[in-house]
Amino acid sequence: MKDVAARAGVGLKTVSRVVNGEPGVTADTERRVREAIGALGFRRNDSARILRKGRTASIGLVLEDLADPFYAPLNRAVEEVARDHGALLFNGSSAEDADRERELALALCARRVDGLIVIPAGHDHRYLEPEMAAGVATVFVDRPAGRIDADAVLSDNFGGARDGVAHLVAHGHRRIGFIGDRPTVHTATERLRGYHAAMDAAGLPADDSWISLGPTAPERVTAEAERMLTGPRPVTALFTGNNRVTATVVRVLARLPRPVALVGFDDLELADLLSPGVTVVAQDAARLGRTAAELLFHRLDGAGEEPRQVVLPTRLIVRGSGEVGP
Amino acid sequence: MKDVAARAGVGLKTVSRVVNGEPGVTADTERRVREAIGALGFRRNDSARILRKGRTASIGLVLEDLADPFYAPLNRAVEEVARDHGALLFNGSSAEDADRERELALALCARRVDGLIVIPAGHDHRYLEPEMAAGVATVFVDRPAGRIDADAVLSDNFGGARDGVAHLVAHGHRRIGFIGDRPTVHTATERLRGYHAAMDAAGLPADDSWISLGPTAPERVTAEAERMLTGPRPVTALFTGNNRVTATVVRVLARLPRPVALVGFDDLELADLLSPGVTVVAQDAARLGRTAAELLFHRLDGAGEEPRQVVLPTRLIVRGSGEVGP
DNA sequence: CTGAAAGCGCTTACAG
DNA sequence: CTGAAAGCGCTTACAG
Repeated sequence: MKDVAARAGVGLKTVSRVVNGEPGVTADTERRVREAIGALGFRRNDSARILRKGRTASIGLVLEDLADPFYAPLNRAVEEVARDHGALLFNGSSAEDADRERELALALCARRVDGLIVIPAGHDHRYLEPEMAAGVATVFVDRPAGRIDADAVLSDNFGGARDGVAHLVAHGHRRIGFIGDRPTVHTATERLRGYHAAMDAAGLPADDSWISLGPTAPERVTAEAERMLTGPRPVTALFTGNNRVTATVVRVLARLPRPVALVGFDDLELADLLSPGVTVVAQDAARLGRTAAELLFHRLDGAGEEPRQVVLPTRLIVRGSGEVGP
Repeated sequence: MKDVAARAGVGLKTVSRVVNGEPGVTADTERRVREAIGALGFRRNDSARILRKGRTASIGLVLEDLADPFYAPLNRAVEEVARDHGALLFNGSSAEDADRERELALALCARRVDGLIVIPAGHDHRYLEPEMAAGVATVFVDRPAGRIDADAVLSDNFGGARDGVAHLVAHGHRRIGFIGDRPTVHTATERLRGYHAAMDAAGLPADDSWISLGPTAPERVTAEAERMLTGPRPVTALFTGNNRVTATVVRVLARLPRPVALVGFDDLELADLLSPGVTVVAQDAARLGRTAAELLFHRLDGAGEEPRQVVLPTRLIVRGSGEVGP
């Protein structure tokens, strides 16, 4: 910028005016500055600008896995809102590891992102308190923050699971299995709560052997599904706790001679084309992302109200697999 | 930092040493500095650090659509490599719009990202020449750069499509349709070239009415598939140019009384569970991302060789739909 | 082992 | 309409 000013024979401030389109520069001066910018290949350094201005016009998104198709629409929705507000988006995966989540979130704070959207992997977010106190707007999404009071945007995991299981009950099932993610994952336990609520409401017992929470690795899920489907009192229907579990269970059921009822949490691509089509409780991932990002920018605009918890509805999509009788 | 130094009764440089873990500080001094950092809630400002040091330890990824499941594993692979190199990742979608691509890429350059990975939407990347000359390492992925000489990592679109169509020919088909993305998309025309190569190699004519390039909106793809499958000389097999087209055509074929052969470019989740399973030419999206990111950091480490074009192989996955006879 | 001075490349607040 | 000075929060290069 100093070189541009020298070449154009003007002061630094005049170059700054031209670069930022500020008024108060004659056409002739502006032309000389632009010529110098072109000749010297000048490009404004936003790092310096940021240092002086305070706000970085960037936000960070920490999610579980950038490669998980469930989070892709959420990611895009956050980006669109950020773009509407002139902000750039950093993002990264926690890989479901609390230490990695913290490391990433703090690295983003050190870059002085204006705000942070976090899909938590850990259960203790007190490490973010100094950052939040220093003004980093923070919104949690998909799962609530642990041990701090903060904004959160969630799906109605309890209600969605309850409705899905009630749907199976309505189709005559009395022995229904539940296979979900590890019990440390908030959504897994909420959905299990929904399962119990539906069984209780129907006056049905929920045998311990019908419930399995754990890693979503295909080997474990396959073994558990096969176990529940055999033995003296096999289940006649399964409720699966997320998209990865559902995909694996669909594969197990495809190998069986008789159809077994299935309702899954989360929608899947092509689920309508299987026979039978897979009945699911769908979340609106894009809406989760959009809502969280809008709340974040609302805070950035100075809204100092109490932390808010927003719960978005789920939707039961009937396609056939959930309507198979016992 | 000034406040920390004052409170600890030391100089600025000593605070800097403690914060960065540099040697040459007595245990007692370090303790006093740490106490002051804690009491004042000091957090190092990386914007200032970056301004002084030159490198920002961040890279940018411009892709077509963060929500497209095809790009999700690519995104994650880039992130992992960046993380291994201690860099943070910015990303954003061009939404297949050349202006938006340029706007985003230049915004990232203004933030002084060390490098840029671009899935191009436009066909003229001369706008990046000043940035590249100024030292921003740039690698294109999935499609080559337009009108500039630059590193690129691509799938073997030509060879993959040729093999897929040859597979249909080997199963007895003589009238094969091709439905792909718009002719402005590099991968679409390369795959069409592969189609022609396979037809020519088999001595088969390729009727113009069997070929359709255009938007991948379901309405258009459905209409084109139905048109090719009816009339006096209907095709007996279809080759689809990408994941979105394949998903739509699978829906069309599911409604037909007789099975029609299909091979698609790009793999789909659950494709193995449809009946018949969908035979595809699969790309390794994660490997595309990993290779591009590794090439980028190789350049950042000072490799000044000529721009390089890397072509990764595709893989034919046989599942049933491509083995249906005419 | 420790620190004062200069500077990274901008913008702010002011004066003319 | 234009510009000189100060400063954002760090690190670099030196000196002691």
